[in-house]
Amino acid sequence: MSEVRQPLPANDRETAANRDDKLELRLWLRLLTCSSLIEQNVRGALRLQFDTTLPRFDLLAQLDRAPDGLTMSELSARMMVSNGNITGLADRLVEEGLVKRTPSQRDRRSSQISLTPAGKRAFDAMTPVHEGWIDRMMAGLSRQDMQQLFQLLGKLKQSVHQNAVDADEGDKP
Amino acid sequence: MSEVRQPLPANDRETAANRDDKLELRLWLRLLTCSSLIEQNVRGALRLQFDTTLPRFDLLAQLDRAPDGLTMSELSARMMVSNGNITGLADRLVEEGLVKRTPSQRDRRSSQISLTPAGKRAFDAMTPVHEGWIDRMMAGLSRQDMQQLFQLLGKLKQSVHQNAVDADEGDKP
DNA sequence: GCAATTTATTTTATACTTAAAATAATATGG
DNA sequence: CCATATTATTTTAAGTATAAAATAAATTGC
Repeated sequence: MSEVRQPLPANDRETAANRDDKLELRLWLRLLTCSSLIEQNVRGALRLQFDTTLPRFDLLAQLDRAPDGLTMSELSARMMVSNGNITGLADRLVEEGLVKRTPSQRDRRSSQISLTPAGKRAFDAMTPVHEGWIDRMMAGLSRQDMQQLFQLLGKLKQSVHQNAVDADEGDKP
Repeated sequence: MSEVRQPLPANDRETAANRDDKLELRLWLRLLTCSSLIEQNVRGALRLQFDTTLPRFDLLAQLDRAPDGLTMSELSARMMVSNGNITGLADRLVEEGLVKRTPSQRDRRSSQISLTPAGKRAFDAMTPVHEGWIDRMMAGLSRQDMQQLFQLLGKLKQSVHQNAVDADEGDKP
């Protein structure tokens, strides 16, 4: 009796939530599912192929796009993680020799973080492979799907920015 | 000179990446941005209003939808986190009295995790407020936008499932 | 039956993450 | 000038996360 592998109904967040829930909530759960799926795939692949982690790769990627380097705060903002988080991450990458700190001349509190040659080499080796993973995972979408999705996510992003409960709520007089 | 608060160009992952990058990559970065934005908002709001965390809320939500409870493995699959992660989370929630473990009769290795009355009460208090946050963040999307986005994300999810590099790669003879 | 495998969970070690407090340097208003 | 506020970063403590190894219980093939 030759077994045929079934696609399985995917036992994720959306399994339980459903019909009775509001569209907004289902949309959020599906968005989170997609994001987690891709993230975990990239994470696993980075570990297997390059013995590194997603946060490290992400930090290198940010620096690669900023020739003059970035401050800790800029990194924190772009990677959307806490300030203190960057401290530890940068420390580890400095230890590994992929990144260096250059104290700022004008402000002794801050420093520019930038790629070392070794860091640049490491990133250049990873990025085309990384791009291949992403392309592959999105292979089921047409060009038009991607454009539409991109545009709708842009709208969502703007909506979240405008309507979020972000810290300073009652600011107006 | 009265200052007018500018919307700011949003200094996130997409700031640096852009024009020259492939659509697939930009799409992934924007997806991650949206996901992180919403996640951090919910996380912050949960802490402020209910003094709890997103993983805890998520676990309670999973259990709320499963009247008979779930096993550790089921929770792990649905929440898309590692097996060992659930152990610690469940431990803490048991300590807090929101969740209980019921040893399985048929399989002494496993147990059903389910909400205690206190857990149910806590979740019921949180969920409508939580839903409000989500609704609010998506207020900038029309009904049609949401439906289209939901549908496209479904397509993406399927594509990732089919094309991911998930562990058992070379399986076919 | 029972050895070998699979499955469910926990444990361990390490890394990541956050919020909040601490430190330190810069900017600002009298 | 100098007290006050702001800004940049680090430190701390607790929680969240992973992979891999360890345990332990079921299942399977013979």
